Amino acid sequence: MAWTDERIDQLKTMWEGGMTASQIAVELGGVSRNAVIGKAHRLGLQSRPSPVKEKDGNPPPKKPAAPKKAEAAPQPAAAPAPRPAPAPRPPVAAAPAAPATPAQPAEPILRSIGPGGFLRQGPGDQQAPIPPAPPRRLVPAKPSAEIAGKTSLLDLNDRICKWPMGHPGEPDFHFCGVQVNPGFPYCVQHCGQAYQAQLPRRDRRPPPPLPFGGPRVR
DNA sequence: CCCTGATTCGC
DNA sequence: GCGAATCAGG
Repeated sequence: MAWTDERIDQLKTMWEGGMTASQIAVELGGVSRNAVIGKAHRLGLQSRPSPVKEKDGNPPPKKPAAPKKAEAAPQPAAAPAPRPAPAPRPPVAAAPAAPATPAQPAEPILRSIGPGGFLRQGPGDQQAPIPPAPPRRLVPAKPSAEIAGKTSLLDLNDRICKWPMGHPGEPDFHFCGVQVNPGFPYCVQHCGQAYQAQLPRRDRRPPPPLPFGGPRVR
């Protein structure tokens, strides 16, 4: 199974959405959990909350994870080149609000939404103080006429919302298809979900659905 | 044992 | 670039 743009996009969405590699592998189909992880790393996606985590207050002793395979002939007195970088977590800056109509959208800071509707935080992103609930008014995204039906992945392009609706592989699976919020992969409405700022509970009505339609119910 | 992600390395 | 094998850890 090849990694098409679409599959990669789904991988990203799911990975950032908090799905485990196994789940993603199942959803995508045709790939193993390892393939998903490997691809995710190659894509630059990196280290979400993983079971193997650093201990707090205890500097992580860097040790090679799995140097078990055929080891190259070691130089007798070769100084062991230290592992370059332990991959410092890029701290995820708090997103004050999703710009409804960004004049020039900079790097969109992605705050993925966890299963419970909470906003994910990186492990090093402890400073939880919720950003002041910004007045956020979303313009209702109206479907354009041409996507009155369904937007298949064949219809995807740079200008339409790639928010997945339903589950891949199902007959009714399609994409949002509304014109995108310029600079983002999603329409204004879905940007509001993808880049949603933390709001006080009382202001959070419906639990935001996961981008890919939520965990598969089997 | 199950699960998780991380890493390596032959292909 | 890909992913199986293998690792460390919960």
